[in-house]
Amino acid sequence: MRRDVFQAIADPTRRAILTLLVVQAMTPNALAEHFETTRQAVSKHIGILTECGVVSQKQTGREIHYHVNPEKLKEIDIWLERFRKMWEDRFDQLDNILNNL
Amino acid sequence: MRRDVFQAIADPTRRAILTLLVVQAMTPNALAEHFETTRQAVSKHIGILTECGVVSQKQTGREIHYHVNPEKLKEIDIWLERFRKMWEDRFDQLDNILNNL
DNA sequence: AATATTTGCAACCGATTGGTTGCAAATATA
DNA sequence: TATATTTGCAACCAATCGGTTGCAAATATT
Repeated sequence: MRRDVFQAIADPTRRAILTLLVVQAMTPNALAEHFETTRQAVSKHIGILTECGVVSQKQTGREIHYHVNPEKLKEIDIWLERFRKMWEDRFDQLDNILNNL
Repeated sequence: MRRDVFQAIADPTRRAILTLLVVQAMTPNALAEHFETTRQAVSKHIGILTECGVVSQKQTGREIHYHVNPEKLKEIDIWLERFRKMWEDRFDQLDNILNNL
């Protein structure tokens, strides 16, 4: 199955889950309370995020706390690198224009 | 239709297209030569990239040259911001460990 | 004027997606 | 021990995705 970080963050619900998990680790039930969908739907999203290593789990009793793996998201940052050069160049150009005025 | 930058870069072929276009603007035909798929499939991808503003076009005669809009990709960079803090913290931690050895 | 090239658009197709409901397993609580 | 809570898994469903083929329109070329 084609499962990578880019596909993982393509879905807005999954991005929202990551935004919640970056603040603190949460259980699927706690996460589901923040969304309109069912717990199972949220669990599916967590499954996809886990599958490509963006989140990890830590079980304590019957509860499972999920937390973000920021290193995986760094992969996106690395891919963006070549484009970052471009928008920084454009900013420099704007800077030059402003200096000349 | 749910079309945003995150969904645009989810597909590996579209990422490859952007990687080609960042070097130089290209026509759909020229792009299609770099892939196994048909020109029409590539054109569909270009359509999606155009729809969410990641690429723009410049028509000269019957040829259309597509180029990257780096500002749109910056949106992803901005979203990554909150996580970047995390992996930088972890790097600092590793740095501390190495210094103590 | 006739022909070739470049492109976009529409129709169709199988696979995947994001969602649902139902249920079983494991752990906590009464 | 009986019951409640938390979770994962499987089956199913409509919508979307990435791909195809066919065709028409616009521009170059002969």
